[in-house]
Parts: sequence; C-alpha cells; structure tokens
Amino acid sequence: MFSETVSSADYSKFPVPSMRHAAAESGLERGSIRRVKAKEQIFCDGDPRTHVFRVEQGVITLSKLLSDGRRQIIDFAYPGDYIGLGVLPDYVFDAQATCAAKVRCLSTSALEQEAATDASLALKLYKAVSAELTAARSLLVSVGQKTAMERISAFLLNLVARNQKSGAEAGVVRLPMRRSDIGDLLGLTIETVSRMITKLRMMRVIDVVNGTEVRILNRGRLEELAGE
Amino acid sequence: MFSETVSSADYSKFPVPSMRHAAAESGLERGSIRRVKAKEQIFCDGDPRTHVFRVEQGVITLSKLLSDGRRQIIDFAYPGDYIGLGVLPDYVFDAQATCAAKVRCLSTSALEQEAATDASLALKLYKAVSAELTAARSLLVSVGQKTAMERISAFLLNLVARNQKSGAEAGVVRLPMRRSDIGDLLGLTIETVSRMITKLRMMRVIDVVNGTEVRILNRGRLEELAGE
DNA sequence: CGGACCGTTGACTCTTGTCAAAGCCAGTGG
DNA sequence: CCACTGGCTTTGACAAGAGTCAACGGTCCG
Repeated sequence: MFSETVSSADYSKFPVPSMRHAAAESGLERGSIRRVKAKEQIFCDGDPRTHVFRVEQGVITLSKLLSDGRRQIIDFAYPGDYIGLGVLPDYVFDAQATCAAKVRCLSTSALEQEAATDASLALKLYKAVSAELTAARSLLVSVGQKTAMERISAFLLNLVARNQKSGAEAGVVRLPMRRSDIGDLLGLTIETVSRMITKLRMMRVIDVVNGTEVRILNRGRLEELAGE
Repeated sequence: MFSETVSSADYSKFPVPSMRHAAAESGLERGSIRRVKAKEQIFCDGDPRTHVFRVEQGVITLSKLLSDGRRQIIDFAYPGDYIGLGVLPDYVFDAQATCAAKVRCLSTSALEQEAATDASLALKLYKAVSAELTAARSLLVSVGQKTAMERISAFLLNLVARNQKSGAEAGVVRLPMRRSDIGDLLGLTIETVSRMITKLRMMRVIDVVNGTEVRILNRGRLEELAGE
C-alpha cells in the first residue's frame, strides 16, 4: 500500500528559492512549487516541521495513524488551504496526496521570522488556523454525535459547499478520495460508507456515476438527513 | 435545567475598562474580571462575538448543541485558556461554567485593532489557536477511532497532564464535570462512561473517591488501555 | 489474459445505546 | 434532627446500529 511512499526526508529537496520578486510577494506567496504523485507522502507525523505547504492543485489527505493501523483523517486540504501551520517543532500528522497534486513550499523558519515583525502576516496565519479549527470542530460534532447516515449526508453537503466555491457544476461533487478515506474521516468502515451511499441512491437523494461523481438530486432531503 | 442561565446579552454588562496601567499590559492582560456561577452560561452559539475571555479560575465547558438536543463538548477550558478566539463575527458554540469560575473579558474589537499593528500579539493569538487546534484534532482521533475504554483512559491521562501543570498532587485528578459532560465530550452515553469507570476500578487501575476524585493506581496500564 | 485494487452486498457478531429501576448525596423545610 | 426531594450516578436487561468476515464484481493496467 505504501510502496509509492517517498522517504520523509525527500521534501527537503525543495528549498525555498531566493526572493526574486520579493517586493511584490508576501510571505505566503513565495516558495517553489512541488509536484506530488497520487499517494505520495508529503511529510510524516514526527518529521521536523521544516516547511508549510499551500495546496495549489489536487487534494491532500491529512491523517493521524494509531500504532495498530487505525487511521483518523483530520482533514482534506483543497487548493488554497495551508498544511503544516502550528507552533510545534514537528509535524503532528501525515500528509499524503489522494491524487496528483501541486503544493507550494514555504520555509517554516522564514515564515516565522517574517511573522515576528509583520502583523498582517501573523494575522493571516491566525485566520488560517482559526478556519482549520472551525472545520475540525465541525467534524468532531459529526463524528461524536451523528449516525452513519447523518455523517455521510453532512460530508456530502460539506463537499458541495467547497466545490461551489471553485466553480464546479452546481449539485455535482467529485469524490477524489476512496471509500476508505471517507470512512477514516467519519469514523466509519468502508462497508458502512458504501451501504449509506447505496441507501441514498435508493432513496433517490443522490446519483452516483463511476463511483466517483455524486449528483445531488434532492438537496433539501439531504440536509434533513444531515441532522442540522 | 437552564433556570440559572443568564440571557445571552448579559455579558455586555462587563465592558473592558479604560486602560489604567496600559503601558505595562499587553492586549491579552487587560480586561475586567467577571465572576460566573456554576452552570451559568457565558455566551451562546450565534451571539455576536463581542468579547474574548481568558479563564482565571474554574472550568468552562465549550459545546455545540444539535437541534434535537444532542450535544458535543468541544473542549474544557482551564485557567489560562482563551475562549472565543477566531475570525467569525458570531460565537460558534456555547460556553458554560461547570463550577463557579472567573473569566477576564477582552473586547474583541480592541483586540483585533491592536493585533493589526502588534505582530507579537497577533502571534500569541496564532499560537493560542494552534494549541486549540491540536487539542481538537487529538480529541477527534479518540472519538473517531477509539473504543469506549480507550477514550475514557485517554481522557483521564489528558486530565492528569493538565493538572500536573497546575501543581496538584501527582496521580490524582479532580473531575469538576459531570458524567454527562464526559459522555458528551467523548461521544458516549453517561451509562457507558459510568460502566467504563467502574471497570477501571474493578481492574485496580484507578480509585474513585466521592465520584469526583480519581486516583491513578496503575499509570502504565492506563496508558496501554488508552491505545497509544 | 490475469492480477491487484477497490467497491458492493450479505450474514452474522458485538459494542454501545436505550430503557428502567434503584442508590447515593446534598440541600431544604418541617 | 430527620424525612423529603431532586439531581446525579450506578447497575441491569434488552435492542439496535455499526463492525467483522467473506464472497463477488468491476475496472485498470501490465
């Protein structure tokens, strides 16, 4: 499963380049682009936190692994999202591309140095992390309180909202992740995820094409099913 | 149950006072102290986010309520923790005191204004929110992946770690919250919480006095049970 | 063509939730 | 001083939602 995984040191091969057009760029715009292949690991839990990444293309899975193999996905990072923000010296989760992707690499030390004197940059970091916190807590509510059906429904609505922003066809969601990823995000098994999706299809609430594209047929019903 | 609850507007009666010794104080030190009684609501989900609070004494429960009454506790805020940080115009959860408590009230607008020019303050906010994010994700891993026994064990160890810092007797934890609070934090029912605590007592891993004070008898075993 | 991977479906199990009753403790009022 | 009340916890019996195990099918790719 991890045969394509790249050693955790690999991302150090993508240093932040010298500031060629620095004057025009804030600390969050600089940085070289790194291409990652599907299933390639960007960094691992426990690695020194040398870079912060900004997703430019693709979807990145952020996850935490327990020693016995259980996995909790903490978030899916979409284009525009930042990965690896925080105050700890090491990364505290794994980051892996679900599909071919591009990320911008920002040196942690340079970022922190700049933020120490640039209040607007520091505030941007504050806002980015606050948004992550809101998302994490919302997921926590789902996982802690909702039934399998409610979690799947809420998850789909969440994806719709994200995709809307990136201007996709209304009411159609691409699922770039596998069933096991959805399960590990929502605290369910792949079988349960599959069954709930089948049930939603049977209820004519959604339609699924190729297993990866979901068309919302009855948004109102889906919202009811998502349990507020 | 909510007979002692204070109307959501009440905290506006505690404005930030004029800066009497401003030169010596950063934006996070200023602010009047507000006393809250046990079970008193500090603010509600949806109220305008007029203040950020710093817990000075007691324990504050942060929770999110679903329309049908299910409740997810997002965090317990201990002395030194900040409540209500973020970028949204309204509060996105309820804050309620589990026991008599004191909080310092900081005006949101003043804080934001100051942070816009003071990078070190903005960085402090960034760090505070980052810590909350780490805690939220750690809880998410518990709730999403762990069994009831593992969640309870991890929860107790978490409390031990927090209390250690505030210099309590080693290996003894006070539980200022009720079983229903623990259940709503961990995504379990009160019955399950009670059963697991009983089981831990039977296994001689912990001892419980008065239902509110837990003595850790076998920390190693408890760590094993917490599932990494 | 064959294998690997992923998703779906079915039968069965089990952990946890639900419902109900009893115990415990603190505060109150006679 | 003590019985009463209400809130919280504990315990038990039972139910159900989700997990486990297993088999099958589809798709991609060498």
